[in-house]
Amino acid sequence: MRLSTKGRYAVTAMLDLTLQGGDGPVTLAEISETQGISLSYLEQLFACLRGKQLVRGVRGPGGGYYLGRPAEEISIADIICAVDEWVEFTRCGGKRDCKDGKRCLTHNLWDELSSEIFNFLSSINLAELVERGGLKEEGCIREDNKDDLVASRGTTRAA
Amino acid sequence: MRLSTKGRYAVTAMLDLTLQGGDGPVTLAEISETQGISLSYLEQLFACLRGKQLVRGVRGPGGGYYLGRPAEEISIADIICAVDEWVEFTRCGGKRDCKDGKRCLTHNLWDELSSEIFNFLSSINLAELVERGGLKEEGCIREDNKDDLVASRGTTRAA
DNA sequence: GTTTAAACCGAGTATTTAAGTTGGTATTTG
DNA sequence: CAAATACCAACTTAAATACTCGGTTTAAAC
Repeated sequence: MRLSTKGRYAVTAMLDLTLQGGDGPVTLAEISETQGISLSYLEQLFACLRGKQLVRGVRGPGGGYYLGRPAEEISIADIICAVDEWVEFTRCGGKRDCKDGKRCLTHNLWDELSSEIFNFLSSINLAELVERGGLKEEGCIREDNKDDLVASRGTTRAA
Repeated sequence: MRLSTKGRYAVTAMLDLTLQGGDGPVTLAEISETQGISLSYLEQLFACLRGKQLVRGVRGPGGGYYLGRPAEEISIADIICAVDEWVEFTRCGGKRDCKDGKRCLTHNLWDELSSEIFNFLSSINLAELVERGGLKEEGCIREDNKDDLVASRGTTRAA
């Protein structure tokens, strides 16, 4: 699993599309403006998303993009997989080269973890995220606790 | 949250360290050999890990690395945060620019998701991962390496 | 006390990826 | 037709990744 800024752009754009959707198609120009992502880069991302049927484009004036299917049926993993290549990490692919065992075991563990992350992200869909998250915002001011939360939580499970 | 190959290398190396640990320190040369990661790159990663107290180095011949604290108290998020910079995605940081609301709402949603991913990865520690993951593989594990593993995961009857 | 195995350190580099740019073509609306 | 939009491909820049090189400590072993 890979979660880069590219994936973030894609998720952000899809969230934007979800929020604005319903009133007809949303143009990339709008998303570009709203989210501060360059239009051409969005085009590239949406080419990937369209390839995986996550969005549907409508050409011509008044055109734009719709979600490819209901927001309930689009998971975060779907989005990230569409734009971020899923690179296989294990080099032993299968059981060749696995003569020494230890290497392969570690690979297995990584795969296990990777699957869990994937399953987790698969369990979150756009609709849920919007519903849950939407409760919280009021005028955009969020407490700055997210920084501390994230920055230096030395021991995580100790407490 | 960011989950790149760099983080994967770090997690893989830490898993290796967990698996081999107990018999004294593990050298980077061994990890390099076992996992196929260049020694100098490992040094860089371990400089980060050491900075966050996740590992403890012992110099001189017979030296190497120990886990900085028990495997139960090291989460995957700890490892990834140590090596991957946590870049703040929102550009509105605070309340400036957030006049139009929509942009900021999407940012909030992203933050929400990001926190969830972080919490999820915080909930998985090295010890658990080794215990759970060990059950699955068969054929990749070698007799002579199995001893401490078998001890820690109970039985090897899966095969 | 010399040698040696290791951690530690910092600068440099090649490759890849991300992100944006440019300059289009294809479709559809009006 | 003109305009707005998706669509497309090649190029460019900037940054991150992954690695290299050449060291310096430190401490154990001889």
